[in-house]
Order: sequence, then structure tokens, then C-alpha cells
Amino acid sequence: MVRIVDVAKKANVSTATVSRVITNSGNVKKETIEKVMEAIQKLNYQPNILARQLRRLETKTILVIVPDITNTFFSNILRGIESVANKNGYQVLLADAHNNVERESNFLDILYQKKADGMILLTARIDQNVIGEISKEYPVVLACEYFEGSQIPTVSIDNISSARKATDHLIGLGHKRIGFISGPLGGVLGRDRLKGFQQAMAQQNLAVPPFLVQEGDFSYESGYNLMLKILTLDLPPTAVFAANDEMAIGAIKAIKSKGLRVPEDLSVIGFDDIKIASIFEPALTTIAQPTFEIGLKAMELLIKLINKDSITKNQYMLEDKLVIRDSSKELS
Amino acid sequence: MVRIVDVAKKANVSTATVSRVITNSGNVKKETIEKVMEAIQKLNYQPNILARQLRRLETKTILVIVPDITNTFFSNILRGIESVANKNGYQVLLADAHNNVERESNFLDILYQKKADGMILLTARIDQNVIGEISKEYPVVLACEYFEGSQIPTVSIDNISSARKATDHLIGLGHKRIGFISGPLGGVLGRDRLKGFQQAMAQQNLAVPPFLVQEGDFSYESGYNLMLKILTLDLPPTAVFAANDEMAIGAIKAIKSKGLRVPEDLSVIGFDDIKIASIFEPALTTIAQPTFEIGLKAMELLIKLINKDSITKNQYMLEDKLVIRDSSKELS
DNA sequence: TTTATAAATGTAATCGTTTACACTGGTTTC
DNA sequence: GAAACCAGTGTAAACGATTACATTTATAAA
Repeated sequence: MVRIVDVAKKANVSTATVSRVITNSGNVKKETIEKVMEAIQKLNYQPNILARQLRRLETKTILVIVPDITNTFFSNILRGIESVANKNGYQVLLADAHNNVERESNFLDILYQKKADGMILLTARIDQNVIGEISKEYPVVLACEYFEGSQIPTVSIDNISSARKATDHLIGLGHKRIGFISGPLGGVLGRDRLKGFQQAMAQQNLAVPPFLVQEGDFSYESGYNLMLKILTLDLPPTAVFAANDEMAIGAIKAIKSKGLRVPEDLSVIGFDDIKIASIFEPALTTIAQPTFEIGLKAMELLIKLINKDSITKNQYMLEDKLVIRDSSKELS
Repeated sequence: MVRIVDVAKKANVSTATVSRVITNSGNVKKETIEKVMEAIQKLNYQPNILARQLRRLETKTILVIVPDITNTFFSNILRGIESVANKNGYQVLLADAHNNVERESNFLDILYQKKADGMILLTARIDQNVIGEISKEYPVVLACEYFEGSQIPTVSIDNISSARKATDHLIGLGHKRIGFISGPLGGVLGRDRLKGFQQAMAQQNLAVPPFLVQEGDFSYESGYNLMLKILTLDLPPTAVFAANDEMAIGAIKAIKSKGLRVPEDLSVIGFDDIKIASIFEPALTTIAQPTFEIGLKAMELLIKLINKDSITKNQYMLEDKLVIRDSSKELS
């Protein structure tokens, strides 16, 4: 292994000067720079980042905890994060929680052990107080999810109003008996979307019988199974709102498995607008989130936190969009 | 920040002893261990991993370069890798190349800078010689892809024989005019699957007119566009083999867009068996790769390399499986 | 009791950088 | 011509752990 001293010797300067050259921190004569660069070339020297990190007490790495990497919804957020990260010399350490709270918590050690300078959470299943404590000591940004009454910087859409928008779409099509397949009600995200649904229904004085609301876990399988359950009702709904696309697709598959058609017999609307939403048949009506921008903004905020820059506000709400495709249709 | 010296002072021992306790490297009296643990608890001490890494010249981190994180095919391989990694105290640094060779090469710096102890490549677009050189100096394992005539440890299926198997399936159903949508022919993976296709066709003395072979890039879009192109032929094929599922689904969408049906008018077979393959309609006939096992084995090999254990052989071929679903059907 | 051996602990060097501070020699300012 | 300043460089002390080696203490053997 070739070290900075080797370069220094070869170039006949001190290690300090070499260091100044590789970090281009100014105040080095042009010729000296050339000498040093030549030595670096010849020796094929690469600075040892560990040593630098130890000295500077920073890692230039940030941690992103994803609830489930197989859900393509998150991929695009990641790309947004990465794009800002790389532009600023940060590397992204990706942690996949496999939808498992315990795994999620374990990743926090990475932060404690100073292996990362900050963290973006794309999930909020860890205890709010724990995260609250951590965020006092380390830079933390929440994306998509959020905690009620928390001061942690957050980037998301307005889930309540989006869910209202989706529900209004169905109501506008003449549906009155609408089912809802929710996300886990343990999280705000799941609760908010349910809240939006309920608000929209209430506004039009439409009833929401409890058995028309089923709690899922955002997985394809839960969408499938819960829809089957809903279909066993004497008076099944004419439309269903699933709190994410994966469950919506599961629901449609369940509907089809019973010989019914979407949207002719039942309208279905999803949430997220993941890639298959437009490929699947019928193409899914859904709420599109500005995923890339969410990632972008989250990383920008995190960098500000790391640099201890002041942050003007800590709740960023981005615009979503209703995308009407083939899975929803006027009640006939 | 609380350091090891603080703990040492509090527990009235030397830093060496504290270090021995936290790395439990033996030879410490029970009572002393207790004293130290108590101090650690009280001070809420967390060892600084950077310092440890610098001293030991290892990072306990491995780098995985994925060609495209949005392709769910890789997610399961990652889980295999992670499962072995975590069991052995390694963290996984995920690098997403966005299907971009340049990005891919840039990640190599992570290795040069000693930010990772080794690397698993799930893609092989980087120049073979470059990788060859790197693998002499750093632990490197290739998964899924491989280089011809290279000594780098590799875990994959036998793509040639798998492609032959897929083609034989179509031939067995009576198809004689079969189209092939390949992956990028710049990579062995793309070439091998084409080779298997050609071999199977040749074995049955079936012609492969050049225009029935189209080069895609493994993306949904390329599958869609190339299928449209194939359908403009005067005598279109009765079956199509796409070199991965994403392209197969693109192809099916294209076929449908022309008012044709799968499998009634054309049979389609894919490759990989990603999750949507079974959800999509028609459910896709495809070759299932043992993704989790591939990841597992790759990480096991990498750990051996890192530990400089001897490796008995360096080409691991795992078993794939033909999964017959609804997108392929006897020629009527 | 003495000696040999093993167990437990401490001292200080080390990993490879960065950077505060000191130094040199030259230029500018009054 | 002294004082003040600056550009360019070097010296050596950090950063926070691990660990080779030295030392002390306890235990066993003679």
C-alpha cells in the first residue's frame, strides 16, 4: 500500500503539502502541484479514506432506510436522493428493512457508530420517541412518512388531501358504496389516507360501514386477500380505493378471480403510480407522487442539517396528481 | 463524544482492557468485564468504527454494483447477499448503475479508496481487463454475469442451456417460426441466451432468419418497440422468446396493442421469473433463476476471498427451472 | 520457599490522514 | 530600513481505536 509519505518523499515535499494538493485547499505553488501530481501518478496513489474520515470525523456517507426495496415506488425516490448526494460528494448506504421493524431499528447502529453523517427515513415504524431523540443528536430527515407534532424535517405529499381527491374521483363517477383497503393503521401514512377517504365520504353524506374498511399492509398479497373478503359481503361495494398500487393490483386480481370485471363491475383506484400501474390491465387509476422530487428535497434538507445551515421550514408538502386510467369508470 | 479513554477512566482500567472487553478478545477477569460494561452503559459509549477500521485496515463493508435497482429481479439476489453478509458482520453498500457503464466504473473508486473490503458485481459491462486487474488486488465476485476465460469467481445459472430449455419448450409446442428479443449483445449474458436459442433451433433444423432476432437492452420499452417491429413482418413468428421478463411483458403489450392475443395468436416466453411474471395477464411462462441462492453463494465466496481462504472452484452453476404458465400454448 | 507458568492488565506504538501552528524569504508600506 | 504582511512550505499533534510487548499478579509445580 502506498501512503501519503511515499508520495511526499518521491515529490520531495512534506505530507502536509501533498495533503493540500489532493484536497486542493489552496496555497500551493503551481510547480509544486505538478511535482506532487506526477508522484501520485507514478505511484498510483489513492488516499485512504478511512484515515481522512477519522481525522475529519465525517464519513461523507448517508444512510437511507427503505421499508421494502422490492416495492418500485421507492426506487425513484432513491434516484432523487442519489442525484443530490453524488453532486455533493456523498455516498448512499442503502438499508432494506424487509418490512420488519426490528431490522429497521438495528440500522440505527450505523448512525451511532458514526458510519454515516446522517439518515433519511422512508419509513416511520420505529418508535417516534426513539427517532425524536436521535434527531436531536444526528441529522435525520423523514420522507413520505412523518410523525405528528414532530420537529423533524419532513418531505411528503399531503396524504389526507390526496386520499380525499382519489375518493372524490370515485364519488364523482357516481359511486356511493365504496370500499377502502388501508395501509397499516399503526403508521400515520396508513391513517392519513384513511382519514382522507373518510372525510370525502362524510362531506357527501355517504356511509362508511366498518366492514368496507379493511386494514392491509401495503403488500400485493394483503390486497388480494382483503378484496376476496370484501367480495363475500351481501352487498359488495361498486368501487374500491386501495391505499397503494400493489394492493390495488392484488384487489383487481381478486376481483377477476371471482369472474367479475374491472371497471365494468367494480372500479378500483390505487395510490403511488408505480411503473406497473400503467402496464397492468386494466391500467390503474391512481395518485402519482412526485417521487424523484421527494428524494431530491429530502437530500437537500439533510445536507443542510449536516452543514448546520438554518432551515426555513421543516414540513415540505409536494404536489401529487390524480392519474385517471382504465380501472375506474362511471357507475352504470 | 465519549471515547474509549473516558470509559477506561471511569472503570479504572486501561484503554487496552476496555478494548479487549468490547471486542471480547478474551483474557479479562469477569469482575473487570462487569466494571467496564457498567462504565460503558453509564456513559452510553459507542466505539468509533472509523478508528477501528483505520487501525485494522478493514471496513466490514462490501460493495454491490447493481445494473438497475428498479428491476425487481435483483432485489432477491440482494436479499441473499445481505443475509450472509449480516450473519458475518458485514454491511452492504449498494450502488445502482442506472444501466450506465460510466456510473458503474465510477463506483470502483469506493474499492480503491478502501471504503469496502470487496465487491460483488451483478453486471459485467465494465471492461473485462479492468475488472481482471482489480480482481488481482481486491476480492471480487461476479454474480449472474461472467467473463469468458476469466478466473474471477462467478455464480450464475447456465444461461446457454437455460435458453435452450426455453426454446425447446416452444419447439415442443409445435412452434417452428420463433422470434428472439435479446439482451445487449455487448454482454455475455445477452450473447449466451442468444446462443442457447440458436443451438436449440439448429438442433431441430429450424431456420433463424436474422430479422427474427432483435437486440434489446432488457428494458420494458425495448421489448415493446422491438415486438412492434417484428409484427410488421410479412410472415410474423408464432412464438417469441424474450431474454428477460421485462422485455417479455413489453412484447406482450405490443402484441395486444395490435389486436392480437397471447397465447392464442402468439406464444411468449420470458426469462428470470420476476414477481409480476405471475401476476401479469397472461401469466408469463419463464425461466426461474434461484436468485436468493445466487446471492447467498456469491457472498459466501466473497467472504472466503476476503479471508484469503482457498476456494475449491470458481465457477458455480446453479439450477434454474422452467415455469410454464399461460403465455405459451400449443400451436393450433 | 522458590521457581515456573499462566492469567490479567498496562504502556505506548500504530493505522494514514488533516491541520494548527511555526517558519522562511520576499514584497509592500510608511 | 524597520514593520507588517503574504505566499509557500514544513513540523508535529491530533483523530480514536487496536495490539505487540512489557509488566504485574495469581496459581501450580518442585
